[in-house]
Amino acid sequence: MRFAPGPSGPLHIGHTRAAILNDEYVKRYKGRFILRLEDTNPEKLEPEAYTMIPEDLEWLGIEVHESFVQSDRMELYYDAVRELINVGGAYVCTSDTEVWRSLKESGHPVEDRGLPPDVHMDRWDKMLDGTYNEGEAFLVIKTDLNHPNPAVRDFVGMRLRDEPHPRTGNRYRAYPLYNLSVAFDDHLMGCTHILRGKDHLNNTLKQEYIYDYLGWKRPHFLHYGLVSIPDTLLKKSLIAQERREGRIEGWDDIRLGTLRALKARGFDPLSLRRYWLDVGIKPVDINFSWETLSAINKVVIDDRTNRYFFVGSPRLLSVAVDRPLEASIPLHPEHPERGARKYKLDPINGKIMVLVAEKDLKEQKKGVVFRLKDLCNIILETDGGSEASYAGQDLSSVKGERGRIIQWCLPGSPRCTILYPEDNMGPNEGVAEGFVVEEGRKGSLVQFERVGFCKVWLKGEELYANYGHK
RNA sequence: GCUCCCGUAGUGUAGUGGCCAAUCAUGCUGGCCUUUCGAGCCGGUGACUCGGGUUCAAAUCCCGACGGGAGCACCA
Repeated sequence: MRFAPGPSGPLHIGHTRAAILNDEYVKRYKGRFILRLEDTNPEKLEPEAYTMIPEDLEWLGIEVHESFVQSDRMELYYDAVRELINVGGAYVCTSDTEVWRSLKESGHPVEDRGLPPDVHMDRWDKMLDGTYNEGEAFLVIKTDLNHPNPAVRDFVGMRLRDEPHPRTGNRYRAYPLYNLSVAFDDHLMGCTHILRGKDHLNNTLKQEYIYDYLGWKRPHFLHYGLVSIPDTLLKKSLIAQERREGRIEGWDDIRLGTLRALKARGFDPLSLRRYWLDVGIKPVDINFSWETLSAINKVVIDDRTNRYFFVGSPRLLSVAVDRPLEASIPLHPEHPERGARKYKLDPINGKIMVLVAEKDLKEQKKGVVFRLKDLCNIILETDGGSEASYAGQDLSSVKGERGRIIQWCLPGSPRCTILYPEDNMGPNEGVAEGFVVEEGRKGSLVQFERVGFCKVWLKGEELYANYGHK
């Protein structure tokens, strides 16, 4: 099996289906996973991608058994092209592209097509030695000009390009196009099964001509349905533009659909694997669902994720109280052994001060008992007001009311900014428990109760949280 | 325009002629429980695109219509 991305950026969520499904077959049938970087288009390459892609695969938990870079294999392609010309499977066209294209569209050959192989071999040599300039000649693979499917009629296999290649510079100028290099490599690398998206259905038809010309055994082709991914910056050109304009800092900006962004948001690669395994390899086109992925991820990460309070748009609330209050809140209720956040609040002038979310406070009515979670019950003096009084510890008295248990923080708690992949997904500015700073230092994943799972980090002394999901 | 692929609830998925008044997950929703409006448990919601045909019997096979997607590059 092979996974063959173009090194024009790091892997994004759209790549994960191919990568994971291929890996799953490899693991199930004890095959080999070949990574092949397809960089025969010097104009669209991102040098960083050559190292980012293997890193991304490793993060996904994929073992790469062998890896190749197409620009290392140019001589191999040249050899195969000669063979193709010899058996009459390819010709060098020196006409204008437009002419060639419109002729084949109507099912007619350009005159070059009927010339004998030695003429084309000679022209091929001229493509290599620089006699032809960029655009003056290109190699075409013969198929069937009367093929009812216009997408399958003669296709370009090699083109001239003088743009320097990030790896090979100006060493080569004849570059293979997708269908040619793929067919050669899939055979040369001994791929027995090609698992790829349905968008390659017509490419498969083209590539089969090459297999047949050279007498190669065709591999087994499998095509799964296309995935449409909503609401994520995937388009490379768009990303490039955003980066240029400084709105995106790196490849792990959480608004991106890159694996790095997913990692930065606290998604576990296991969740992606489960997701694609659930979807399977049907040829049906599907819509990618963040909801489902998040639901899967929640069960994967919840157990190991500590919980803290986050208070968005904090407002100071004073609680009249006649005794000191203590709170001991476990980091995870199902794992008391991990420890707890302990607080002791001594009243000053008969009151203690806490920060609560503006949104939570507004919803509270005068005289109705509600609770500061794990601390005490309170009653507001006025609707949504900032004065309250202590109302005991009896949990049962807050039952049945909606929104009756709210999170709180001590005054002076560190400010925390939550970053979202999209705007208006929740509270941005607020405060978090002081303990979160230490989590931020470690870059931990935490759950802010009633907000969501976030990966927290420090920028200098400032606390930031990358929002993952509910 | 031509060609190909696909069509089960909002989103995915199981289903390959009878066990399907259609599975599971997710979403939404009601309840129980619970110091998260979380998790868990219980319940509800909601689908075989339509029309013909074959058959004793069709979500499953055939034909047509309709709908969605992809390809027809000197991108991959």
